[in-house]
Amino acid sequence: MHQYLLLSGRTSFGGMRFTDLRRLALDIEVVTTEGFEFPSSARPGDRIVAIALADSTDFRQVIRGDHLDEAALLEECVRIVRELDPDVIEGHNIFRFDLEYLEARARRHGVTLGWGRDGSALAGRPARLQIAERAIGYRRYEVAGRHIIDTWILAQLHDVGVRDLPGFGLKEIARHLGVAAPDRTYVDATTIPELFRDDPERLMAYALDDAVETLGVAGRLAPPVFAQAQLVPFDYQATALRGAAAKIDALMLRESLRLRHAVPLPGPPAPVGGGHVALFQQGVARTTLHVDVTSLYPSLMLAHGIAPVSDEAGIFLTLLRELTDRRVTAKRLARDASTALERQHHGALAQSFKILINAFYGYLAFSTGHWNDFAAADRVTTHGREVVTGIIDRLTALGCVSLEADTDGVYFVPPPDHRLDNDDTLLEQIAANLPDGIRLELDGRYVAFFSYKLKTYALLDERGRVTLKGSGFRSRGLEPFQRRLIEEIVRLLLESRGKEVRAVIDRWLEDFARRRVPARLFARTETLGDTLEAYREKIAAGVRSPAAAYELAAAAGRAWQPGDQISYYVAGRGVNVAVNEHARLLSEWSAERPDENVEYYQAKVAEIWARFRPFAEDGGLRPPLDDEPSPQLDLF
DNA sequence: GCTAGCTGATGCCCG
DNA sequence: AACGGGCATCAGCTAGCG
Repeated sequence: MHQYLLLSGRTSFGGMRFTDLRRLALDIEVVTTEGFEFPSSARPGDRIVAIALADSTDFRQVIRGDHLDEAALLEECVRIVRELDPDVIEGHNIFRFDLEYLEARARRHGVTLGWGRDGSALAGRPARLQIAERAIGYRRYEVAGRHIIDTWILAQLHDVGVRDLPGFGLKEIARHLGVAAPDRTYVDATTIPELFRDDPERLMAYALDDAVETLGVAGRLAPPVFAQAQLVPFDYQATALRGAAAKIDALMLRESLRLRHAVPLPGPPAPVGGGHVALFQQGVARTTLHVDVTSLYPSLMLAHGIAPVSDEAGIFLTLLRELTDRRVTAKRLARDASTALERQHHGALAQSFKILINAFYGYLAFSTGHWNDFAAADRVTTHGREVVTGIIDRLTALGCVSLEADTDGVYFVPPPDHRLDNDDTLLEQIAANLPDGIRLELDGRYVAFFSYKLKTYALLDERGRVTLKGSGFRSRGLEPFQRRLIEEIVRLLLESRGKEVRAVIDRWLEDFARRRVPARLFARTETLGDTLEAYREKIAAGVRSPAAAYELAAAAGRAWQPGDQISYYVAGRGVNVAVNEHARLLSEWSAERPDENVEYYQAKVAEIWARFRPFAEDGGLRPPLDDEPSPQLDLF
């Protein structure tokens, strides 16, 4: 039996940092919950305890200090942790809020947060986490004998893979993953002080629902991490916080030491070529197939024996082969499992094997990896480009029309006489002269395909579902109304209804003119990647220009750290406003006095019309033009 | 003096 | 602290115009 401690609190202050803790207060409620359906790595029968923090900027006015002895509550918190003796402490955004908050309050009251199994104190230190292009600053907390897991960070890790989370707030994620607490209690953050005074039961119900949702989110996102902790020489918490290449390095290191081999120093970086990308046709294609090579880079490393030059013991390929075999086994065990618990366990294992396998190529070009080898990485991608260009040549020879290729796969239109039941034959013909160890898959069949630009396209499947790909279509850097408008247009194009696009454009222009578009649809949300100091230095050095998100964060006078998000919109008049001078926080927009810049947003609608107009007026395919004529913004 | 068009930096996404 | 490749946006600069 394991013990879980959940910290749950009001953390939705838009990434606000608490520079003035004196304005906050703390309330702790201990709730025991039992009988959840297999939450996170917990097993039925484990005991789960939630400590809910409630805070509000003017909380102290409500409680007048008399009713709340914060020092005693913090001591109580220590007592609870010791008594329950949890293995894992889970919470949403606890690294960036709850624990920082508790630490600060404990310091103020002279209380030691002796949460360790040996009685030692909770220890925090500044840390940075790089997840793909995201830099996240946080305070990393560790406590002896226990693992601290933050579902906010798990959500960031998850999103890099699928990029489908609506946001990173607990409630958004819980709803998205289908684990929202049923009939949950919602509370308007601004009414918390009154609620605490008038209806504390309701406030506690709200906090409990937060804890339940944290459990649900962890239940969906934590299992692959928990499974991975059993494979790599990192503990559970470190497994959640360290990158894939660091895990490969640790596996290599462990095996090398076991064999009593010396450990090499990392080699210097060198240029590595990328995957082959090509755009052959733009516009809308009907029946479209997608072939891709199964695990291209790992297969090439195994097929050609590509491994780090410094790996004299041959550990790299042995590990890769072993993980590949074990992934196959785990997938089979998951498929044949007799209980949901077993299926989830083997499924999570298979998933974590896959993540590790895919990281082997990246490891070769990992600058601090002891066995890195940039030349070997370059050989992998060189072979990869050869394989894909070979596939493209075969498609042409077979009378197919290639649309777009990217790294390990090609979208193409089959020959006119091709029929569905010939898919397998066609696949065999395409794969005819692939090297040994390289397997081709037909992994998609679509009713229509809209080829827009490289790495930017849309699919329509036989069930009428539209999938958008590419930053130009789905970037969070676009305003939500742009994404929505693009989605509407692309669907029309895929359904051969290009003539209706203009009406959609006109409707949005009209909606903006009449201020009928809700602020959340025209506000842009950006992630701050630099610290305030780094931003200021770059401006001073003239290497970057002012940007609205940073200017707003700085003007709000609040400290931020990389990874915080800002939502803003553009006010003022006219199309050519300087955005950073007319940006306002989304929270400042008021329905009574709407001040969004109608012309500015209408111009964005017009730009989208200019981008899609050629495709709306001509429904066919055409080769991409070398120099695109500049889109004319003239609407009428 | 004004602006279209270019350049570089940034944020985000594809595989 | 995996990689390279690519698209959209913004600010700042500049060539060419009136």
